[in-house]
Amino acid sequence: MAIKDLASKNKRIRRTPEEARRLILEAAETGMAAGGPAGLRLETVAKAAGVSHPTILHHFGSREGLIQALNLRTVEQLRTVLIDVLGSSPQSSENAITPIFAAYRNGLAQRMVWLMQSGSLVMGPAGLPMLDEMVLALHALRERLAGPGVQVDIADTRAIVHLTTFAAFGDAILGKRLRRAPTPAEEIAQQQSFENWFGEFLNVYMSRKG
Amino acid sequence: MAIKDLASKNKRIRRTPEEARRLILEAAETGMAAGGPAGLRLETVAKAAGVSHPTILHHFGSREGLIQALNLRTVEQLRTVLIDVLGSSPQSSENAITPIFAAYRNGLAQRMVWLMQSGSLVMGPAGLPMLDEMVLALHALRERLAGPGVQVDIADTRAIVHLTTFAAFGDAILGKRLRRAPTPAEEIAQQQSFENWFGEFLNVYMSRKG
DNA sequence: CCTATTATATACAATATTGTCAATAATGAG
DNA sequence: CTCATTATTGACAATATTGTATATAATAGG
Repeated sequence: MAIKDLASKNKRIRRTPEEARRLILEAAETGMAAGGPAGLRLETVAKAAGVSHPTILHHFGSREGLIQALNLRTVEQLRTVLIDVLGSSPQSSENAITPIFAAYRNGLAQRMVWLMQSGSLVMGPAGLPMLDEMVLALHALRERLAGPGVQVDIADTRAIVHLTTFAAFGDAILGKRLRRAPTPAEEIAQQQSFENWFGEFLNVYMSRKG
Repeated sequence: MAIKDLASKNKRIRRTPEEARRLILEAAETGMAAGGPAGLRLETVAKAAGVSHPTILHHFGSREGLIQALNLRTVEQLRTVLIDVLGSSPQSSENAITPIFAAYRNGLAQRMVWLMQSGSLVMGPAGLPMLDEMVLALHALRERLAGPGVQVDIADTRAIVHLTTFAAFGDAILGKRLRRAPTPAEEIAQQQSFENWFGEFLNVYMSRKG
């Protein structure tokens, strides 16, 4: 105990509340990989964040409060990603696909699963309305490309957005198991191959449907 | 306690091991809806199955054993569904879609998520090879439809199967949140609408690609 | 510098959860 | 019927987990 006294001689690090919350949320996000929200343990998260578990309770009130904060974070991330994709380069539908797949693969899909599993405490019955913006933006693009006087069905556009979401989401969750690539390099190659194929797929469809 | 003695006077029901396992697995499957594998509690499952929790441990060895048995069941269900779809009516790719969507929506997608969350203890690194059969079957169909001498790319067929899987899977997990239908009837209508759209989508693509 | 605020940590309480053990009762075989 | 087998269970043990209480130290404002 003498050693401990000398080594960690009461050196508390006092963070700002925002910083502490951020640290804890990030630790929870990565650490929740095994088990989802039901598998989240305060002690585990605390250790990963470098704090004690009562500190988590101090900042989030309860375990449930932490999970709700995580869900809010996920919804925000989804919104940010989508807005980012829309704002970057909506020249064609094809080159918008790669960043979408990348974002979902980068943990977003996994977090969306957790969000669904936690019950709709955050979103309420409202669902995921941020996709609506995407539908409207793509629809405007399609009408522009179709030229004046040509009618484009918005239900069709909505279906395309939904399918793209399902493709990116499903690929992120199931893709690796379906592909069974022998090497990481091969896995990446097959990922890109599927993305490109899907982009072409969309183009084939849209060029025929307008 | 006199009441209890009269009411439940030592009336144990002794099931066959198979029946007991089946009861427990079914209870676990439905009861796991909230939380996934990490949220599975022996006491909860036992109560739903109408047994005491040591009975579960007797039949499955441990909580982990129960989860593995559940995963095995999921893999079997997936295989059964796919074989069923293949064997029923592979006249065109379009009319095979409805039963696939129905199966995934019927809890299979949710169980696949749990399967992924439990780590690949059951499948090993092998992934989900049962989809390969589907690829081969659809490929044979496409070659038949394309007529003699026409080359059909099997990578293309594989991508179609993957996309269909992602569509059915994603729709089962996210569909309701994306649609936000006001009534259950409307929800079903929108489900079918999307399925039909996707079937047409596939046809538009395949009729151009062969 | 002095003080109020509060983020942090240790110790503890209360409960939940998995797993063990021994007793018991249902069933089938002889 | 008798008996061995074993599915079942209540009681218990051991640990895990969330949440509370209290003390303390870091920081900001005077």
